[in-house]
Amino acid sequence: MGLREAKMERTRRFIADTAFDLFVAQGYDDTTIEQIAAAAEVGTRTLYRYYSTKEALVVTFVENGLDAAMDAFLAQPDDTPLAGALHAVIDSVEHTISANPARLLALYEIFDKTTGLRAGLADLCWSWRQRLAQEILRREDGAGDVLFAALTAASTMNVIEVIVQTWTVNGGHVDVADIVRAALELLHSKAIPVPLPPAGLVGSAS
Amino acid sequence: MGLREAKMERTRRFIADTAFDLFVAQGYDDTTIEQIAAAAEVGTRTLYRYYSTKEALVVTFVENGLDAAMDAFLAQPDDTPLAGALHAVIDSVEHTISANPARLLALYEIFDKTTGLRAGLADLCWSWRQRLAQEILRREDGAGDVLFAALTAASTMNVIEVIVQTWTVNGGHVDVADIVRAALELLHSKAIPVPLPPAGLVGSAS
DNA sequence: CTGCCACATGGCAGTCACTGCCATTTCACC
DNA sequence: GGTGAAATGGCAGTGACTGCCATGTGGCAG
Repeated sequence: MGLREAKMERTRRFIADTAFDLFVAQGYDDTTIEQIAAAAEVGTRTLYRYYSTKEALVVTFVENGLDAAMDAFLAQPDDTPLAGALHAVIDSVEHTISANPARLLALYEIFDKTTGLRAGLADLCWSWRQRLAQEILRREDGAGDVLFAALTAASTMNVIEVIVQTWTVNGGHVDVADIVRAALELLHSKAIPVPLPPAGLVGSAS
Repeated sequence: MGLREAKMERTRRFIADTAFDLFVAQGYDDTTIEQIAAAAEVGTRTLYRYYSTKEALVVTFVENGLDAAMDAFLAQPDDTPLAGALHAVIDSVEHTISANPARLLALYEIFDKTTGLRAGLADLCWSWRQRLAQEILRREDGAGDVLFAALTAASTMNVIEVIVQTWTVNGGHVDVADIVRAALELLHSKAIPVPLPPAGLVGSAS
């Protein structure tokens, strides 16, 4: 990597970190792009070349975690059982949480106090889910069911969201591993109800 | 209902419909609030009193559908099995789709062409899911598990999203009922994998 | 070492979503 | 018909974001 790219990578990180600190200190809405740019010692125009949106300055942190999770999934050979490959994803998330709990809590406090930011977060999760569904479908090599892939990806994304949310709501005082175990056991025990008509007609026809 | 409220309700509807038509005709981004306000024969300031956001002008249609689904759930007595009550939700969604397929397709074309809108949609789904989780928890009357409620609500929301997405992706040419049946059968058959460690350690300890 | 070129930077003007404030209009009720 | 509350709409202002262009800087060839 050239000196040039390295420097850009550094400023990129610096901008996000600076913005993060400002958001924590004085809130997201009350922090202008100009302030961030000034604090990060760049012009606003340059800032926008690194992060195309104010939202992106916050979302990027979650994005990094999700990217890592996706990498963990892709690192599994295609012939490993799907359940195992998905576990690698959850494992990655668990690792990300434990790696820097304080930062994650601060991050989610920002999200919590700024309703407008939730949209960006939700969208990120949505995109990630779409990508996971695609990768699952690729593993099955065309033979797979689109519906199956979509539901599996969605289910996995849910577990992640529920884990992170439960952990953050408890202020990070609960062991992540415990939450993960509880959630997975709940899913594995088939205790989650499926919407079914009262008479239980599904599956009887056709 | 007074004459006043009736008129406001009419303009409210008219504004959204006008905006919808403009979005379809010339795209979301290329339509300004001023244009919408002019076409709907109101001042921009008034328009913002009806819809606090440009996004809201589109999202409101989905919101109406989800509200109906929530009402269908709440209409079920608390002593009906949860699976049955959740089926009422899916049933409501199915009904909403069949009620006006063309409009739904046009709506999702707007969403599709405007990446920035997905965020608002994702956020709406997120809020709805939160609310459903709360209601599920209320049904269990405090005795319920928070994790259980969250996962069940998320799973239900997934089914809805996957159904609608599958239907729209196929251009509405597939029977909604078929998709619903396929998705529910897939879930009911327990074919959706749960992320598990390779050795299957979950549940052995404790 | 030096000049060259591609590219990163930053300033400036402009657009547009959105908001607070205030004058005006409208209508339900007396 | 008058009156008060509520709806309306205009206006000025803020801040996110963009296109354009001038400037500066680092990597590379000579």
